[in-house]
Amino acid sequence: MKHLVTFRVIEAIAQTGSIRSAAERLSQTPSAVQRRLQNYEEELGFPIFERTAKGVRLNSAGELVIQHIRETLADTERLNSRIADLAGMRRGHVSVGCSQALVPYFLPREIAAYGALHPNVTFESVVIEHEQAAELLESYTVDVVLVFNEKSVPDYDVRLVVPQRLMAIMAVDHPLARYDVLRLRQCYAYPVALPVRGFGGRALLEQALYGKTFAAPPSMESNSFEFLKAHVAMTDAITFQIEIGAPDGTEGAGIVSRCIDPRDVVGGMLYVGQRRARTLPVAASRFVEKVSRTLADAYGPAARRSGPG
Amino acid sequence: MKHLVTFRVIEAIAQTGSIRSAAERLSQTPSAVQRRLQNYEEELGFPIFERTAKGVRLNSAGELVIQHIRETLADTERLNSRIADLAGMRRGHVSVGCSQALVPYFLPREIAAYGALHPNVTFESVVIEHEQAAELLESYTVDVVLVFNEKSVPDYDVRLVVPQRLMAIMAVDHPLARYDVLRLRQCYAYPVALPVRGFGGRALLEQALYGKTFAAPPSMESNSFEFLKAHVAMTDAITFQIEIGAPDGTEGAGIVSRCIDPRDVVGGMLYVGQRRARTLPVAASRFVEKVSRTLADAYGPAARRSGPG
DNA sequence: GCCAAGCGTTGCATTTTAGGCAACGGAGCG
DNA sequence: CGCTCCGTTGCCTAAAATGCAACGCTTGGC
Repeated sequence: MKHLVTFRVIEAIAQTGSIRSAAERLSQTPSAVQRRLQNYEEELGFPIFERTAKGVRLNSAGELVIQHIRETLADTERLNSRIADLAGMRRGHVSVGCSQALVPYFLPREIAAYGALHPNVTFESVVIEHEQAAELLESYTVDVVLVFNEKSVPDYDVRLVVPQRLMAIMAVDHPLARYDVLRLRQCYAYPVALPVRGFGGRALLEQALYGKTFAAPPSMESNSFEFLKAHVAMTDAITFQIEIGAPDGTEGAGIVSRCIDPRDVVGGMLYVGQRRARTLPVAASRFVEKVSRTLADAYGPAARRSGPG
Repeated sequence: MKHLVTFRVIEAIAQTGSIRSAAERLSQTPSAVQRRLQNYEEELGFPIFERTAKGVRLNSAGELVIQHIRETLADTERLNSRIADLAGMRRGHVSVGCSQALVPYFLPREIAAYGALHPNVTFESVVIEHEQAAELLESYTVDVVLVFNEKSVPDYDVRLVVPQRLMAIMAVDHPLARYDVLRLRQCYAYPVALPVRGFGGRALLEQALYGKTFAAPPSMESNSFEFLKAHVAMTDAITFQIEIGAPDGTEGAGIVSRCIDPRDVVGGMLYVGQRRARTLPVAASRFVEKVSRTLADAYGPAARRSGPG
């Protein structure tokens, strides 16, 4: 969109923190970028960046401007999306921020299903921690978040909440694999391999183990769930994951998952959320609806909201 | 703002209904306007006007676009206003839609008081009927409405409601002028001069007179309250007005106003309102706050809401 | 204390874009 | 049938945007 180039330029400057690097990102010369900024500041009547030796930084007026720019860009995308929808083209782009647990099974499945119906919709997924969710929504970096959160109240518009139990994951020939439900104490008879702090299941587990006599330090820590799965497949160690991220037996990697007795762990919640007071582009909105339906069917809604189109 | 010229052009086309007249309003040639439109449609990928023999008309995509354009223009104004506010300049423009009764005394007084504090704020006032209020707010034609409404529930965001009694207006030497409170029956002993239907007081009165034996057709009707005032000053006729529009004795035009007994008329309500889900520019928002304070002090709030900034 | 590196900024030449002018083709109307 | 008003387009000129090269400045390392 031609009339938005200045906005795109200013956003690039704000993000990179310097005119030259913004120019590089935009494949332009510094002078072109600098002039766009200068012209805009002149029109506005105020400078929006303060110039430092190392680059530029938004001043308080600039904070207002960048917010307006992001709103405008998002609104424009929404307009395009609605018009495409009107013409039956079902186009658009959806940017999803999600917890790590959604990555291996759930999200790719959902996206694949949606993409099969609407091939012209493009996707982008970034793994985030739940503390970042509100911020990324606020800055329009992502349209939707799907995050696991063990306790706090989200600071964004929650469209769906579903409960999540904790699962133990182990090799298919593991002695505990013959039980359907496991007590935590049983698991801790074996070495445990845990995700690092920040991963969804970890916080649940620490909460549950607080004060338990059988609690022991993990024999293995990793920030890669792929690695943990491979590890437990080859040893008698046990790792944990919330149910949506646990292997469902369809992958044949020699591992199985078993539910932890609800008496041992209070489950956390999986949140589907979007920016407060934002009307999503059609593609994103439909995607959220589809995901919400899947989640509600699978886990039963703890709370639900029917938002505006 | 340079990057909004296309939007302004499109809005002009939409309003005038033809490219040539839009061009004339914008002091440009038809070809320039036509090219802007064409380029925008090309960028968008869809035509937004259907071409007819007499001009152009928005199609359904165009309806979405024009809505987006109006939102964007309003948002831009809000941004400018906030930045001016940040710089302590307190600039801006406020467009007020109000009922006729507000015109002679209340609104000019409020605007004058506000303008004395903030000389760089410009104003625009249009007299409207309450049925138009929601529509004018919706299309961003006015920022604020101050309307009298005898019954229905407003279809916009109400920031303040105050009750309004009905007043009788007569010459200062009228026989009834010696009473402080009048019964309707007393007034109808004299000829009555009424505003036309649509004016605030008229509907109240008709409601009150329904089924009354002393009801008589008005001896005079006019859509000019100025005329009615002059008329009653020179005859023994009586006219009516809600209290905010009634002369308060400061103007010395030989007329006085007396309250109608509340047993005879159910009072209507004066509404202060703005567009749903809109954050007003700073100047408009402050003006609304000031007006609301004045109204609440004068008539006591029937209901009140403290809106966001 | 100086010098190299990186920053924002500016004069100048070039390219790209927008605008005015005049003319064309088509639809409605008497 | 002809007149009028509409949107549209080719052509030319004016204006805006961009790239290039160079300037002045601050910072950080030697």
